[in-house]
Amino acid sequence: MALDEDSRTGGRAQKPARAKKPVRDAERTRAAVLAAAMKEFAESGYGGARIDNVAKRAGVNKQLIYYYFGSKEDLYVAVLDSAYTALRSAEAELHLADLDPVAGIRELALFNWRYHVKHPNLISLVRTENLHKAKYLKRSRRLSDLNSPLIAAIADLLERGARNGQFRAAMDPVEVYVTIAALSFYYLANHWTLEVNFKRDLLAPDRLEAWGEHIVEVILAFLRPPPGPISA
Amino acid sequence: MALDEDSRTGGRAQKPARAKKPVRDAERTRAAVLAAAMKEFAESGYGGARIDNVAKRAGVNKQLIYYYFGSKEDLYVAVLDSAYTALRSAEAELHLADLDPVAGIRELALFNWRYHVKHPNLISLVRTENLHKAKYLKRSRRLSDLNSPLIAAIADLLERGARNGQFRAAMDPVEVYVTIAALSFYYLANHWTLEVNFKRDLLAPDRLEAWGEHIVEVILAFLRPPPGPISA
Amino acid sequence: MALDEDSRTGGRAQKPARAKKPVRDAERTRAAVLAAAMKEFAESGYGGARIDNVAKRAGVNKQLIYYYFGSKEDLYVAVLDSAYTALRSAEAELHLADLDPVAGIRELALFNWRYHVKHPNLISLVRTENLHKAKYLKRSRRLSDLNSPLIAAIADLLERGARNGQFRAAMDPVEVYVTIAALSFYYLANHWTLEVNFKRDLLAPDRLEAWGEHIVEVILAFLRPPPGPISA
Amino acid sequence: MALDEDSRTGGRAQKPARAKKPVRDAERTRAAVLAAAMKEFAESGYGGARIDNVAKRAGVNKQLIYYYFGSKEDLYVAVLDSAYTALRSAEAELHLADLDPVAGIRELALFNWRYHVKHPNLISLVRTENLHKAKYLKRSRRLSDLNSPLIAAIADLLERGARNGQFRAAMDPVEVYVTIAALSFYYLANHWTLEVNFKRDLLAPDRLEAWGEHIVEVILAFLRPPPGPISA
DNA sequence: CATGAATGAGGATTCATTCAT
DNA sequence: AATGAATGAATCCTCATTCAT
Repeated sequence: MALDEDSRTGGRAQKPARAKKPVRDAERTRAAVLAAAMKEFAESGYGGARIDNVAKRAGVNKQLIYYYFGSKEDLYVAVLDSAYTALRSAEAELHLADLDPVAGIRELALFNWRYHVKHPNLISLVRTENLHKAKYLKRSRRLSDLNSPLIAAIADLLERGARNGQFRAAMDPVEVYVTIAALSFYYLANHWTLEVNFKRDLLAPDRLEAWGEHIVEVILAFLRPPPGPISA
Repeated sequence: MALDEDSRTGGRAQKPARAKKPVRDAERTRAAVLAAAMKEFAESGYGGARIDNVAKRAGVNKQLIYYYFGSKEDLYVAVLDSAYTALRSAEAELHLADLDPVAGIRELALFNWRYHVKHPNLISLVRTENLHKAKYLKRSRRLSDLNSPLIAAIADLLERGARNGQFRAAMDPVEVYVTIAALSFYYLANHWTLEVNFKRDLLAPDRLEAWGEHIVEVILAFLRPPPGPISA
Repeated sequence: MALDEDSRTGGRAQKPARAKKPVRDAERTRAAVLAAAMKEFAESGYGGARIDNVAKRAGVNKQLIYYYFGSKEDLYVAVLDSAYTALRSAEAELHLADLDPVAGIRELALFNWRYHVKHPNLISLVRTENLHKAKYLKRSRRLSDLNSPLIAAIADLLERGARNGQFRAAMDPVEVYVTIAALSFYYLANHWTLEVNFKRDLLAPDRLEAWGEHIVEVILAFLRPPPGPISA
Repeated sequence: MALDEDSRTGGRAQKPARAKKPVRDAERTRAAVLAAAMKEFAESGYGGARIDNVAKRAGVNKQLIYYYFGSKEDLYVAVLDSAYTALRSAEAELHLADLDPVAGIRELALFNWRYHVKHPNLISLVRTENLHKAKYLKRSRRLSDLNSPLIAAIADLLERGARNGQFRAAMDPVEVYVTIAALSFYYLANHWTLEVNFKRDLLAPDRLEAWGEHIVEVILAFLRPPPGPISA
């Protein structure tokens, strides 16, 4: 399900004719189209994406896309679905329940950060979805409960942390998750304008590493029980 | 080939609102177009924005837009410019230098949050700019130093805070600013998908209020000198 | 934003003439577009030509023109190319080498004249090209040597004529060709203004015939060795 | 009436403000517009000419052009009129009646050639007019008889030449004129494509000089009474 | 006399989508 | 399964021309 990876069907062209020989493998073709579409939508947004480009990227005929996906919109929804499913699957692998609360939060934050770093296309899709008020996402899924397990796992961490005195009491798991995600997402999603404004190469490897640690620090500082009153 | 006689003068409508009669006031018309364009670009992104819609929104003839701004791109850049200039101007009014460090950070964070809440269009523009890798922003400005004063002010707060023991030492002002902005921006920019995923009305007035306080809490917790070693 | 359902298949019309039904024969369609474009460009010049008109004339959808030719400019270049190629091909059929010098020049002049008479579109294209300083022609071809064979053939005629005393010595073949072409081209290209100025129907069949003979007479008189000194 | 000359009203701008100060001289402004229009129409053809460009070239407000000339078409007709009038006026100065027939023809041919060399805009206008089937020229004038004097003068030359044995008998003066004009016009009007095709700089000063002599030679060779039968 | 503001009617080009094989 | 041919509906932008001062 690694849609972010390029998978140019790369024909070897036995015949001197049409360099890119038809694959005649439904599953592979479908996957190629989906991967190509993810890139195109991520790079250009929904409106800016071109079916023609998707076809070129996937090395298939434009009409095939309609054959497999029906319409641009359906294709986009399929891409969105696939991206979110991939994220949730990866999150499910975290096994936060086995970890000490502080270690769990650190694991969660670093995972979230690294996943964003590795999947810039997801960031773009989320950006695009929000421009469109999530209308395609709504249409896409009853992903109702896709998030629940993660939130439940965080809630468990927070509760355990509160019990053993590592964390403040009664923290909202969604608030915690959003805080972590905000720090990951914003940095990567808006690094272009940030770089223009602050003249700093935000994507330098050590900067990326450092920001991951920064996120951990921030969220743990926030969760840590206050020594006394916060007073300004 | 010869365009003979056409002279729709249109209605009169003196009301300041949806006037249909030509204004013959360059400055006001220009401003109306700019405002309309900001809305359109914010709602639809660059590619999705329609010059026709801008014209309708501004209550002017479509060609006037070309008369004043030259092209869709130039119009967009003008909008971008205006939005950033407004933000920087507002920031310049903050007078952080007069405040106690903790109060200053709180002021800064709340201002940033409230400004984002009040100017959703800016959020959309930033989103759009980053989809386009900030190419228009680059073209737009020598905003070289537009940011410097703010960063300098934050640096001053951090230094004073470090000196009087309220803050940790040697914090990076840009990092602090980005942290605050991330928490503001992400919550508002992505509330659509967050709401689908977490089934919560993030824009309810009390939730907005609460998130502002949350930002303040997070950033102050982060800046507060650690009682002992941070890592668990 | 979503274009749903539209599928005008149009009529059927088997007649070879104004068929409205899609041809589904790339080569034929391309040729039809090219022919229609030649007419349109010839009648209206480059700027005055309308892609819409070309589509109507060719009986195809406007966008097919872009599908096949890419842009108005490319279409124009294709037309230009095709017209010049046709001319040079026809000239290549002349076999001047087999003719007596005087007969050869006569053949050449009459051919040039008749070709211009039969291909008024070529005249218009040349006119248009020169309005544009031949910029499209330059882009069009390495026609480097397309002209050489003709000039060589004329040089051969002139040389043989000089040797056998029919012609003056050392005449420039390009000068001879230009002289002939000038007499053909000008008469036909500018007959509209000439007719207004001189009130004469220059295109009457016998007038056309007569002017062809006139061209032959003029060029032969010019080539004939002078009885004595030329000067008056 | 030297419309070919540039006459930028060239303000000297006493005020720091609008560099180009209004002229407030109806006649001069009108002439400036006419001159500018001639250049614009000559360079771009009728359809390609832009009223905006004419305004810029003339250094006047666009609306003034409408004030003075009414419409693009009327402006074009005025330009055409002016160009033809200038030509006919110059021709009227020739006084061919005072010259020996051979000298007269030489004078006529050289004059025609040099006038074309000096007034490339006229060439362009004639080209444009013929693209439009002389429709504007027709509308322009009862120039019915503007040509008559010249044709009469040529007829006189031919007759005198025939009588004194310098020329063949019964030559058609219009045919003679068209022959001369063809050799002048074609060379200059189509030098762009000729240069691409024949790789020769046709506008080099000595080439221009030589072609003038060539025209004289050709027309005199044609008019000279044949020593015996023409045919070889 | 002179000008800036404003407009309607195109015109080239793009794009998602369907047809026919 | 796969593809080239074909199309209607926009969309940006240009241009001659008019309005109001």
